[in-house]
Order: sequence, then structure tokens, then C-alpha cells
Amino acid sequence: MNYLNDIRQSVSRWIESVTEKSFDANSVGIDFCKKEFEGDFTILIFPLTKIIGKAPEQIAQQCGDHLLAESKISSFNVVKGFLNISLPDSFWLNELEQINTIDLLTRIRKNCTPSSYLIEFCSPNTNKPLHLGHIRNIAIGWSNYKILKALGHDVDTTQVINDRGIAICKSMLAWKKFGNGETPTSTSMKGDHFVGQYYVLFENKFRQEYSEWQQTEQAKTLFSNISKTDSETDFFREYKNDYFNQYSLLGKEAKEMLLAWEAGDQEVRALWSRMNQWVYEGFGQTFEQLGVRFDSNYYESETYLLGKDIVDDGLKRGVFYRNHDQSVWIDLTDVGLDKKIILRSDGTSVYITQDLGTAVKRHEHFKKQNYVYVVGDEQDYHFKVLFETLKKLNVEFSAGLKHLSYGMVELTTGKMKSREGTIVDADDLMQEVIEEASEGAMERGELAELSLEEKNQIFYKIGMSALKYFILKVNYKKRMIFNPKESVDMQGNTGPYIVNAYVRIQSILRKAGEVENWSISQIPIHPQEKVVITQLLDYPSVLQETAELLDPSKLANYCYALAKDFHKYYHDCRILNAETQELKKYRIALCKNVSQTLEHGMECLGISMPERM
RNA sequence: GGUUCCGUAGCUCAGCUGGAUAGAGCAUCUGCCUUCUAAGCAGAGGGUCUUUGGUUCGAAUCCAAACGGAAUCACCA
Repeated sequence: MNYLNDIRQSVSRWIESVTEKSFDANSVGIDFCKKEFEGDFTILIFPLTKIIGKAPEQIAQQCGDHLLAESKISSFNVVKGFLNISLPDSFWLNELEQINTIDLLTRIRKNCTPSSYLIEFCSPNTNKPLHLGHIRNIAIGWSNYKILKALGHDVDTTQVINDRGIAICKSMLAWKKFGNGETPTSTSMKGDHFVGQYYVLFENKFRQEYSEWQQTEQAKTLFSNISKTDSETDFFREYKNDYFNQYSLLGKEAKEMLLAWEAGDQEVRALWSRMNQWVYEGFGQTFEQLGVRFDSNYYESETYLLGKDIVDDGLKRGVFYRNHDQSVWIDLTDVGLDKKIILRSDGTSVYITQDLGTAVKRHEHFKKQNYVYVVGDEQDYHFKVLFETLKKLNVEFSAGLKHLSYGMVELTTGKMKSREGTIVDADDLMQEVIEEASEGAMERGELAELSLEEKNQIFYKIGMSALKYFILKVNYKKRMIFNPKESVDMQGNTGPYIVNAYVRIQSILRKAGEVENWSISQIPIHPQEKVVITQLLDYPSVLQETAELLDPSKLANYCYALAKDFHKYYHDCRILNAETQELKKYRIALCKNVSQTLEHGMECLGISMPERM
């Protein structure tokens, strides 16, 4: 509430004159006045009792008299240690004049020191399509990108695509064995879904093979020899991975394929690129639908061997040490973590090896001050280890590393599990929410005269606003319970509610036509207008706080609050039919500001709004 | 067991740099469309802010412990 600095200064000067000691104006506590009390703002007097040494009511009274004498306020009242002040109409008119004349970008970038960021998010595996978890990840990553960008920072987006490994080999193998040469085109399927289908097929075939194997003598002997439980079911559930690695024919074939891939086998590589290409085409459509893009992609197939030179360097400098079996480790017990392996005894990489390599390579490339990794909180420990390791390696960018750790998305029925078919597919979900939006819009019938294409564009925007807002309004750190029914809600605290406020203003502005600029004059201010102006004045600091915390839910909640205040205003006050021309011009100016702020805020959440609905 | 995160209305969430009678939405009930888009507005009911201590004039907010839940502690990614 920087716009109250004048009041703060005045209060602190008064305190100084009473106590004859210096007093920091910034520590004057001012809050919005509660609805139940009369006044615009409330000055907290309690903290001053010790300094001044009088009863709170007495201080409040004297402070109020002082402000009144200096004409800073129009009236005040005292309730216990609360000094409720009302500001003169001229204050509100001046503030509105300010936001009217000073460009929004200038206002939000005030006191903002430009910095640079690389934001990594999404980071999919290429063996299956994107799901709800990715949507949360992408919504958070993209929104932070938009917010930081809006504040004038230099920001790039990137993702690491996990395009190699056993998983994609499973899809490849299943396609090779059972695919009969089908392609996404021949089956009219989206490429990522097509490839994902073969991953599922592999798993099914494998499970079938496994359950048949469980009937063999070999399996039964194994069970009686090594099982610690009496339950065959429990044992074989636990044993699945070992079976895959030791006995499974399909497992053997998949692993051979992985080895062939690593050896650069031409046929395997060709199949691999072909199938990954299908997946990328599918992902591309999903990204487009989500309205996001990446400035760069890192492919694991190109980075998985990185990091070995860093291991050598770390060994030389004594940051890492070599175990007797030749594996390489780092001791992080001094920072409260464990000893962690950096390189296997056979010299091959582990997860963190390539992450170290990728981090260093990226910095060579981008030279950013901040590197934000949008990755689920299940990997908190990994990132602690990664960052501590980089710190010990003394890389110059270690201070700017940040794991934006978001909570997992769960369904009302529990976790999403592919085995139980409870994965919420990203494309399906978007489809569903857009359909819901179109049904609602058709019922309302506001769009009757528009073309089909225009209508579809609007349904799409409304639907996506519902979905994205639903996800972003929750603080990213929190584990999120996703109720599909609520995600398509269009009423109450939802994206469409905010869109509706914006659309109402657009409708007014269309009807108003060209209106000459409003200039300050004697205008009676409606209480709800004070609320709306206050909210508008708050926008720059909300945006800056959002950026500082990398927490879009702050901004989402602000947008809702502003929309809510506007809806009430719209209900309370006539705009086009205002009592006088001056009042009408002023109200339209206010509406324009609300509209602009909503549009900017929602844009920063990655939500673009339609002009009508 | 160690570490980290979480516990606010029936449900989903705000509020947490300490301030007045703890807020929204959904769901339930009641009003308001011949006037700028009713995806709206107004109202009703619904709470020992997990518990217990502590700090303070004042605690949902800070500290400690307990209870409950989650994640992680792989030569998996």
C-alpha cells in the first residue's frame, strides 16, 4: 500500500514530535478497515503504546486530530487501539487519475530490478501422453514465466524430454511385435496416445507372461525358497521387477533393445526416432492447446552422458571420492544429507550425474542468474542433493538454483494409478472442460449471431480459463485434491467468474463507443468505488509479491477478488446510465482500468479471455 | 527410524512479515432479471482454526511437544 506513504510520513512525524525520537514511517501499520466499522483504512495504534507511553485510545485520538489538522483525512473514529480513518474524495480521484495516466507496465515495474531466469517445467517421458500432473506442472511453470516476463525480467522456458530408456523401449518393442505396421495416421490417433497405447500393451502382455510364469515349477520353487511371506500374491507383487530383469522373455527383449539403442544400432535408432517423432507431434498439439511454448528443449538422449567431466573435476578437487569398488560418491553429511553416489562402479551415470552435467551445460549456454526447476515435491531430496553438490563444486550459479516443488495432484478417490486406469489424461480433460463451457454458453444464448468458428474460440477460452484457474488458485506447495466435477464448474470462485467480469466490461465499452477522457472534477464517490480503486492500486505489489514467491495462486486470488468487487460494483452502480455525463465518463474510466488489470493478471496466469461469452 | 511438508466450515481452499466478531466458493435454504451479459447480486444456516503448553496487551498466524496424514531416505527417473 505504497499509495498511503503520505499518511505514514505524517504519522511518523507526529510520533517523532511527541517522543523526540526518530521513527521509521514504514513501520506504521495500516490495514484496510473492516466492513463492520466506518472508515477506509485503519491505523494500528497498539504497537505505539510502549513508545509513547499512553493508553491506546488516547494516542489514537491525538493521532487522528493531527491527521485531520494536516488535512490528510476527512474524518476518523477510534475503537480501542484502532484508528479508523476516512480519506477525502480527492484522494480517490487522484489515485484513479494516476492509474489512468501512468502506463500499467510502468506501474508494475516500479522498484523492480531486472534479473534473468531459466524456467524448466513439464519434462515429459515420451512413452505416454501428458496427464493431469503435467497440467499442474505446466500451468505453474508457464504462469511464473509470464509473471516474471511482465515485470521486465529476461526469462526463457525450457524442458528436459526423457526420450530414452527402458520405458520407450517397451513401447517400441510392443509396436514391433504387435503393431502390424500401424501408424498414428493409419489409425487417426494422436501420436503420443498412439505410442502410449503400445506402452500399455507391453505392460499387459508382460503381466500375462508373468502370471503364466507364476504357475511354473520354477516360480513355485522360488516362492517357497525365498519368500518371507506366506501370501503368494504379496510375494509375486513384490517380485515383479526381479522377474522382469531375470526371467521375463519380454523383459529380456526390451533390455536388449535398450542395449542396442545405446550401442547405436541403426534399426533400433530409426524406430526410436520414428516413434518419438509421433510423440512430439502429439505433445505439440497439447502444448498448443495449453497455450505454452518452450524456448529450448533438452533431450535426455543427448544429455545422459553429460556430467562425467564434472565427476573427474570433482574428484581432482577432492569434492568427490572414489570407493574401493570404483564408484564415485559425495559426502553431504555435513549439510544434513547422506553420502550419495555420483557415478556407478561400472562407470555409468546415475540420475544426478546427468543433472549435474545438464545444469553446467545450460549455464554455459544461458548465463542466467536464476534457474527454476518446476518438479514435484517427491523429488525434494534429489534437488537438495543436486544443489548442495553444485554448491560444493563452487559453480558460480549455485545461489540462483531453485526447486519449485509443487504438491502431487490426487483424485478424490486417491492417487492416480495407471494400473487402475485412474490417470486423468490431459487432452481428455481439456476436451471435457471445453464441452462443459460450450453447453453453458449455448444455454445462455448470448453468442447466437456469431460464426461457429468464433463460438468455438470462445468455448475454448472459457473452458481453459476454468481449468487453469482451478489449478492455479491453489498454492503450489499444497498437495491438491482434484475433483473433476468441480474443475468444470463455471460459477463462484472460478475462471469463468473472472472472465464474466471482464466480458461485462467489454460489453459496456462496446456500447459506450468513443468516450472522451475523464478529467478530475467534483464527483461523488460510491463506497464500492473506493473498494475497486483500492484493489486496483494494490495490483503492482501483488504482482511483485507473486513473482518473489513464484506463487501464481497469489495472483489468481487477487484476480478473483477484483472480479468480485467489480461484480458488486456493477450491481450497485449504473455505468452507462449514470446520473451525469461526468460521472459516466469517470465510471467508464474505472471500468477500463478494471478490465485492463484483469486482462493483464489473467494473461500472467496463462489465461486469455474472450470479449463475450 | 531419520529428514521434509501438511492439519482452518460437510467438501475444496484463502487468511499465516502477530491485531477488531476467522473469510470465499461448492453443497442446502430464501429473495432479486420489461433497465449496462443472472457464468451475476443480496441474505440464512454451518467453526473448541488437530491437541496441549509457551512468548505477547493481543496467537489460526511465532516457538515447543504430542497426535494424525503425505513424500522421501535406490548403483530408479
